Amino acid sequence: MKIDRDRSVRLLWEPPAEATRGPRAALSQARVVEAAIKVADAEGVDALTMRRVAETLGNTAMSLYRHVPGKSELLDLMVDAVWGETEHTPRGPWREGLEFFARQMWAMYRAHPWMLQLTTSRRMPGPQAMTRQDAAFAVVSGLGLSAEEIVAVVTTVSQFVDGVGRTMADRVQAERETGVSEDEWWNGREALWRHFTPERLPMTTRIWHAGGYERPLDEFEFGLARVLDGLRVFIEAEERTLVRKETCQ
Amino acid sequence: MKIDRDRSVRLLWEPPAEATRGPRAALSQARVVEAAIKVADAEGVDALTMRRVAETLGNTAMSLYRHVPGKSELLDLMVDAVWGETEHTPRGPWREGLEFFARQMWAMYRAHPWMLQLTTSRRMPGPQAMTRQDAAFAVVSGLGLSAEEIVAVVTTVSQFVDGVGRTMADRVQAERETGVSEDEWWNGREALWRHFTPERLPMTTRIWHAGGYERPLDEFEFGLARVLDGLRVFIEAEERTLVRKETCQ
DNA sequence: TAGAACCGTGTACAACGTACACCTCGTTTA
DNA sequence: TAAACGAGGTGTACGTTGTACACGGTTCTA
Repeated sequence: MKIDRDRSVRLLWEPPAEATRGPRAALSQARVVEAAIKVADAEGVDALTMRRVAETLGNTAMSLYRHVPGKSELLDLMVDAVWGETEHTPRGPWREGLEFFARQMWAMYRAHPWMLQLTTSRRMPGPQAMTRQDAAFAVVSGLGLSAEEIVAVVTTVSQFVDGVGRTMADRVQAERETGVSEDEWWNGREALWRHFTPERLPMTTRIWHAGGYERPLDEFEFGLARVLDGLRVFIEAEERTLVRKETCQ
Repeated sequence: MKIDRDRSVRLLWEPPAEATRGPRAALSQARVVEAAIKVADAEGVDALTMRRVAETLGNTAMSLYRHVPGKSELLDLMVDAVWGETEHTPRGPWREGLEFFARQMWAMYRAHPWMLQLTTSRRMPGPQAMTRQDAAFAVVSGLGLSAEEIVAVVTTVSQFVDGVGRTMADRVQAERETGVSEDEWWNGREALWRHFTPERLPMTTRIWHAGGYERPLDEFEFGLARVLDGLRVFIEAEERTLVRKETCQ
């Protein structure tokens, strides 16, 4: 299938035209996307094959191609549909707003971990994803930041959530594939621990014995607090006020 | 191929036993891993097939299986081999040490962007990766942090570099696949920009017109400074000293 | 010198996305 | 009202992937 990116744009940003002729369609783009999301939620992104999606709809693989140009475009549609599920109007001062933005994103990733395996740099941005980002920009406008800085601040938060989310998503996927929980799995790695000697890994073994791996801090909560603290230092910096010549709104 | 994780451990942590019988081997585990890394560097992770690796060595696909149990294990070996390429002894006070740690990681990801597509949660950690992490722990020891906090601080930095790196890796891969640079590609998305109207995306269009997308801030530099600032707030916090009962080292 | 251990090859299979030709409907037009 | 048309869904088939399996050649050990 040749990739026509402008068709992807139409697919995402323009409502699909309704057919005026032919038999009444049992399927529809929306139903295909919905079914695909269900498959991904329940069985992971590896199980997301055209045959599997079609099967859950009671159809054959090729029937999907009447409603979706190809798998890549189906993924585009799935991603944007999920972005549309969450509220995206953070309120309040910048810190609370960004925190809300991050927590919503986090909740979404927890519900649909496969999203992180699909969001790559050139996936076509859809209206839902863009609206969400726009709302985040609004939260940090009015602080005297330049346009570039607004983008950088929001990107920093998004990228943080993506990072933590990816770790979480990998865990979820591994648990599903192996049927073994994270803790159980690592506990069963006796053959590995044997190599963790104080000579080879002095700090790691020390931390190990101090119980540093037993009750790890929540990665999301810890990291989010640090990132927001770091942004506060930047936003409230006095020197920055000098550079605020061409600010954005 | 059934997955035997304990065999993966031996593969990574114990030097391969030399054969005493049979014909002199043209291939070796090291040569296979080296060839695979070259393929991934030059052609990306998608081109990394057993057939392709074998081809660059002048052999058949199945010959690789004499030296590597399967593709998954080959990836394990590639990842750890690359971790071994860089110096991993950051020095100096904690901030400089963590910065060095982050910059080394960043340089490595720039040289081998495919690494980010292979590091998933249950990939078996190898000696090189662990040694590196151990050195990072050492950098933030002696600050009165608890064991959990040491782990959390290092994880925060690693995860930040992973996040920025992943964005960069996606870009590199997309540029290779399409043969079109990032800027060219987005500039050609006329059909997309048409939908970016002030009514739909007020902040985005405003930022756009203010030139916020023309000279974006360096994501790595901006983010790293913020993360380290955030960690400084945490490390130097006075209240934290009260909780420092069971510190590590 | 026989046999065991090891190296590399060729063939084959199951899954994947999807191109293609086809039949079956329902609507539109003459 | 009949013919033409366009759309929905199916079945078959192909190329690509990882890798199981059986085989033949090579070199050291008993």
